[in-house]
Parts: sequence; structure tokens; C-alpha cells
Amino acid sequence: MGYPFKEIEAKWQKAWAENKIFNVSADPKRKKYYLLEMFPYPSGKIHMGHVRNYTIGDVAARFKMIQGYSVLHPMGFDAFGQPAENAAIKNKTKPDIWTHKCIDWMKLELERMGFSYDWEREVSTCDASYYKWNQWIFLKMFERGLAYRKAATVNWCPSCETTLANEEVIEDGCWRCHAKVEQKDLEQWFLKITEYKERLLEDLTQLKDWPERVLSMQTNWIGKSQGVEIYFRLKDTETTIPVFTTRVDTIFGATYIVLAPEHPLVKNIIKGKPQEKEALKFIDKVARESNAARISSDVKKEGVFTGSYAVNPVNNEEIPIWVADYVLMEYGTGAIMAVPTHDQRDFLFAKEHKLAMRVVIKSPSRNAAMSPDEMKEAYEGDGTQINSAQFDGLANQEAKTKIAEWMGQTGIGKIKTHWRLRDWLISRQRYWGTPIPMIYCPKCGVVPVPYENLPVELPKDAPFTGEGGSPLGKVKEFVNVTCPKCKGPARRETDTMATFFDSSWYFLRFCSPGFDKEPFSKQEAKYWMPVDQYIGGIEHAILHLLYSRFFTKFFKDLGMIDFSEPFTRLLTQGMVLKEGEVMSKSRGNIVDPDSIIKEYGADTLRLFILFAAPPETELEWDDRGIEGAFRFLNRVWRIQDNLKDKSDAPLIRIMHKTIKKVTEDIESFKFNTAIASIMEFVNAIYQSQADKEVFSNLLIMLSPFIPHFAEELWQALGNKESIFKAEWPKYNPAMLIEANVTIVIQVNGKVRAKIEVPSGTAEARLKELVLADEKLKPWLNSPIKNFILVPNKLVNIVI
RNA sequence: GGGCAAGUGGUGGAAUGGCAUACACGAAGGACUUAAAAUCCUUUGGCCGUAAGGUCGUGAGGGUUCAACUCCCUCCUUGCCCACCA
Repeated sequence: MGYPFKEIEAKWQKAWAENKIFNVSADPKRKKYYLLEMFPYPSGKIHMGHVRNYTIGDVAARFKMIQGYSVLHPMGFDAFGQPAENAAIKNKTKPDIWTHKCIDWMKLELERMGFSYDWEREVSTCDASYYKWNQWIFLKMFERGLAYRKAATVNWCPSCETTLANEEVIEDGCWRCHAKVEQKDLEQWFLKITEYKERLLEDLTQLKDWPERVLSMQTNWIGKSQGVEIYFRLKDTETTIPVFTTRVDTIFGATYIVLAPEHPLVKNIIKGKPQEKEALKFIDKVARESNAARISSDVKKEGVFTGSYAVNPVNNEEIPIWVADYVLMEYGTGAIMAVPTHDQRDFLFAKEHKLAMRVVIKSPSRNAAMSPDEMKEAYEGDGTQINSAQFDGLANQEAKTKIAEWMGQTGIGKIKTHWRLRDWLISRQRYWGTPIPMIYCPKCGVVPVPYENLPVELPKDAPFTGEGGSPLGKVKEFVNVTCPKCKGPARRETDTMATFFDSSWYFLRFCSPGFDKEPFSKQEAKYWMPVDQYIGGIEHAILHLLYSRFFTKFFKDLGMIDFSEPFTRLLTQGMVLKEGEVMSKSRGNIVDPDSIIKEYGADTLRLFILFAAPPETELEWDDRGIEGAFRFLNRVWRIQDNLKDKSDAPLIRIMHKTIKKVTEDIESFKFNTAIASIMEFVNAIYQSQADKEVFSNLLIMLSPFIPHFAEELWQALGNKESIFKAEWPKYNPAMLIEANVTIVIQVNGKVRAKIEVPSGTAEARLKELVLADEKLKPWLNSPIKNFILVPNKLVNIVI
């Protein structure tokens, strides 16, 4: 029962496609708006997360469209990647066939939701016409030394049999299958994202319309930390041990040094010492432990004395050198100076091993410095320098600068900045990805494939079983090539690119999807870019967004674009939950969008999802909420049969208020409250009588949310053009001013009465009226101390 | 351990210094109906009260203010991200 959504939705989806109302081209006379949602991985079925993401985007796109913008709203598929390979093995087909089947099906589902995409711009990253440009970009990076090869210990997932980027290792497990990650040595291709670290960090300040959360995650990931590298000398030798510290103000409190167990110096300095045997045993033990185990044992910090001493360059003090598991070789110099009084980890370690301590910062909240014996924990706060020679008496923050300068001058140390960001490992020993366009020649070495030979096409029939090694290595015609330089026999690179490469620039490709001279047309990109609004999940807050920013800066350096940030505004939508848990196959709590569309229609699904929660927060799925949304649509549907010649004056006032509220709310992505105020408006129509004009405005306001429904009723009113060519209604500010206003009267902050007075009543007159109010009499039994007036709203009488 | 969010009726949520709980769901009652569905109308935070009305109430405690869900401090809980990062 209910309105005939099935026919209506099919009818308008067809009509919109035939009339190409969502197909746009660059039009310098109109203002552009580029709205982009993160394109999906074609798994075969859309889920509620997609529906939510794309519905939010569709509202914004259609809203801008009705406001007269030239709106670019494209869609495509992030089509390379492991799951297609796995699915192809399982279903005894080929990734190519499998993926295209999935794309066709998903496209159908997206069309059924009524999204306003310009399908003429569709791209799939697995098509040679797309990945050709991945290879082109790679070659450009190679020319500039940004793509390089190096032997490295890499994260290896034994289950997926491939290498993983640092970013893809989550708490010692593979990000996809959670299998325990192992370490393995391989020759790999890296992208030098670290070359852009300063710009990636600095430009975050330009991103005023990104969520705070995402900015701080990116900042943490880049991980800039400023400090000093101090050169300790190994006692009785000329060997220096550099250590990195951000707390150079505590240098006079350093009472020992700690090296990471993997530190290259360790084996040297224990040689022949009585502690050698014990130390070797310890190092071996740590080496066998996984990273996770090392981190989880955070309660107890283990370590051994090496038998050697270092000389503290600031005071020539000899201090013991230890090896401990809480120092990591990957960070800093793999060696630290330990200041147990002012660093909690050092404190615990020193207590455990009865090492010396010295206080060098006096807390401002105490008269005298603490003695190390009475300390229960390290003091990590600010204070005044003590026991610090010529720096005594300085505030420690000031001392930081002074000591660093002094060290620089004397050569004791050097101001240094450390970064957490590592270069990006993009080689994958997998089939379903972009072939890396490189050739290995026994004579010429590493030779890039010439531009005119692109694309290096992925062979259609690689024999892959999912077991070890790269499937491309088994295709002889692919591997065996002639060297472009010497024409001698050579071997092709058989690794493919990480799929994050594909998605790092697709937003540029959408500007000119068929362009065949370069990855994108500079002219088109100049018109459409940057993306005005980007929408997607928080799970991409670091990787995808960081890589896209990196690529954008690279294109700027190539002179292809003149902006440095790709996404002006970013919205990260919340997840869809059911019974408080994320919808997922493994939990078995999935609601299939298709079944909802069949039963209630796409408009009902859209309305529910937009109304149930604001876009950024989590959304709790509720079957009854769907029915509520459907009921509302039917309620609006019935209005058309009861239109009158003239609307009531109060209803027209409410309409103007509603227009204001809905316009502002949509602009700030508060779709739930925009819909709520439309519902109030509909309730008011039911209490009153509406004419065609009022109803038309109602439909336009509804159209971004429930497009088929609004279009149907719009044209049923006799309109020949699409509602999306109509004009967004404007409110008349004069209609918002009420003749009478209700004034809330408080006594000592508590509401005691309400009176209705003409809008703009003067204070003296209002006071008179208020004090005459009968209801207030019992409360005004003491002298009035103060009379506070908030115009047209409230008075508070203080007694 | 650090950072960032968030905590409001039976439920999703609204209000960002000025009437706490808009809008919706659910529930209860009524109208229509042979009946049901659908629809329409009414009520719906707790406690006291027949009622008028009073009183308490936005995770806990304190503070600022004429006035605090909103701002400040301390704490608790949950979620997300980072993490022996020197």
C-alpha cells in the first residue's frame, strides 16, 4: 500500500538519464561546484555505508544544482585489489571478468537509489585507459627521484603472501586478514613521500573545513618532533653515540644511556666484558619476540648492562650503557639518554635496576626540589633548572633553547627534527593491479618503459592460484622483453602497484575522463578543481587522504595544476550500526538496501537515513524508522488532492520560516533538522489550507532528499521542466517578523509566567506589563534587585 | 600512556549562554470500520497533587553568570585514532 513508488522511481531514473540532466561540461559563465564521494571498491553489492555516504552527497549535489551551480558529481570504481583475485580463485573465474560483473551490478544498484551522477564520466581503475596514467605518473616520479628501489626489510603477510605498507599493519596484524605480520627482506619500489613531509604538515593549516579529528590524525602520522641530537663518546675511544632527545633541558640529569637491542654498536661494546653472555642472551630473546609482544609487556621494562660507559659531553660524567627493549631502533637514533627523574619510562627502569637519579627541574609548586628517593613517579612538567651548571635558575622551556644553541656552538650536539612518516612502499607481489613500468636489463640496469610504450598491459591470462610469488612472473611473454636502451634481452618488473596509488588522483581524472594526452586536461582541471566537498568514511583519514594530498603537490610541482590541496571541505560520515554494532557480514546484522528499496522505495530509504542522525555521527538502523519515513511520504502525497485557491496567512509565515531554516541547515549539512522542520511545515499544512504555490515550495525543499517523489508531484502540478531546473525558494525577511511575541518571565532564573506583547515593546512599557501580571504576584514578595531584558524573548527579575 | 570526540525521555535525536526534550519512533486512549489495516485526533521525562499547581531533572562533583545541556576546573564512562616516539 501507499503511493506508487515503484513506477515513479523507475520512470524518473529513466527520464533523468535520457535528458542527461546530470551531465555537465565546463561552463566558465557559471559557478562550478565539484562534489565527490569516495568511490567504492566493487565488491558486488552496495551496503548501507555506501547508501549513507552517497545519499549525503546526493543531497548536497542536487541542492547546489537547484541553486544554479554547474555541479560535477561523478562516480567510478576503485577496481584493482586483492579481494577480486581471491574471489576469482574461489569462483574459478578471472579477476577481470569478476570485477566487471561486480561493477555492472553495483552500478545498477546505485542507479536504483536515484543518485545524480554524471555517468558519462565513469572510470574504473582496472581499465588500461586509466592505469596507463598510473604508469605515466610513476615514470614522472622516477625521473624526479621520487620513485626508487631499495632492499628493505618489509612487512610480509604470510596469509595474503604479499608485502604491506607500514600503514597497512595494524597492531602487528595484516589490515585485511589480521594474520600476524612477519619480517622479510626484498627489493621493493618506494615513493618518496617524505620529500613532501614539511608541505604535507604545513598545508594542514589551510584545511579550515576539515574535521579537527582528521587533521590531528594526519599531524600525528607525519609525526614531526623537534629536538637535539647529542653526541656521547664511548669511554676510552673516539666512537660517538648519537642520541635524540626532545628534552635537552634535562641533559644534566642523564644518568645512563640505553641502546636498542638491534643497535649496531651493541655487539662491539659487550665483547670481552663479563656481561657479554647475559647481554647476548637478552638480545637474542628480544629478537625472537614479535613487536606486539614487545609492546604488550609495557609493565616491565627489561634490559641488561653492557659493561661499557659513555661520557656525557656536558659535564664529562661517565655513565653506564644499558641495552633495553623499550628503546626502538626504528625511531630517532636507536639510542637514548635516560633521565629517570623526568621521564616515566626511565624512572621505572632505573628503580627496577637501582640506577642513579638526579633531579634537574624543580617543580614550581614546591619550595625545594624533591630528592630522587621520595619520588613516586617522574616529574615531566615544567619548572626551573637546577644542578645544570651555567643554566641553573632558567625556566626549563627557555633553557631548552639556550642549551640547544650552546650545544650547536660547541659541537656537543645539533638541533634536529625527527619525523615519523616513512617512505611509501608500493610494490605488491600480486596480479590484479597496475604493472610497474620498469625493465631490468643485465647491461643497462633498471630501465623505465618509454612513454610511447604505455600502457604496460596486464596479461589477461596469468596463471594464479593464490600461492606464493608474483603470478606475472609466470607469464613468459610478459616477462621476457627487449631492453629499450640496448635492445638486448631483458626482464620486466613483475610486481604491481598498491591500489592506494590508483585512488590518489582519480578526482583529477574525473575532470576529463577520456583525455588521452596526459592523466588529465590542465584546462578542465583548472575549471573543476579543487573538489569543493569530499565525503567519505573516517577509515581513510590517514592513508588515502595523505596520499591524495601528496600526489596533488606532485602535480603542482610538475606545473600541471596551480593549487596544492585537492579537497577544500571534507565530511566524514558516521557508520551505520544495528543493535549498537557496526553492520558486518561476520556479525550477521546486515540490512540489505535492495530489500528496503523493493519494499518501500529508494526515497523512503534516503529520507530515513538522512533523518535518523546528523551525517557525521553514527546511525542506528531502525526498521520502524523506515516505516515512519514511508508514512511521512504518504502524508505529503495526500496534500495534492486537497489544494485550495489560497493559503492561510499564518501558513505563509511558517513557509518563510521553513525556507530559511531548511536552506541554512542544508548548507551546513544538518539534514536531520532540515527534514524535521519540513515535517513541522507539513503538520502546519494539515492544520490549515495550502495552495499550489505553498505546495510547490514544499516540493522544491524536499527534492534534494527525495528526488523521484518531488519530481513526480512537481510535474503532476503541470510543470513541464524538471524540478531540478526550478529555482530554490527565497524567504522574505519581512515575513519572519511576528506582530506579537511571547515573553518568558523568570524570577531568579525560574520560569514563572509568559505574556504576549507586541513585537519591539519598549523596556519601560514591558516592565509595567510584567509587574502587573497576576501570576507573578506570589513570587514578587521581596524587593526587586535587578531587571534583565532579552529583547523579544525573556525577562529575568532578580529579587 | 597521549590526542580527539561523545554522554540529554522508553528509543533515534533537538536546543551552543535565555522556555530542556523540537521532529520522529514507540506506547496509551479516542474517532472511522461488521472487523482489521490504513488514516485522523488527543496524551506521553520523574515525583507530589482530584486539579490548579509545585518540585526535581541533560554522566558525577565543584565554579563563573541575573541565567548553564551549552563556558571553566576535577573526575567517571564509552567510542575512535596514535602509541615503549626518547
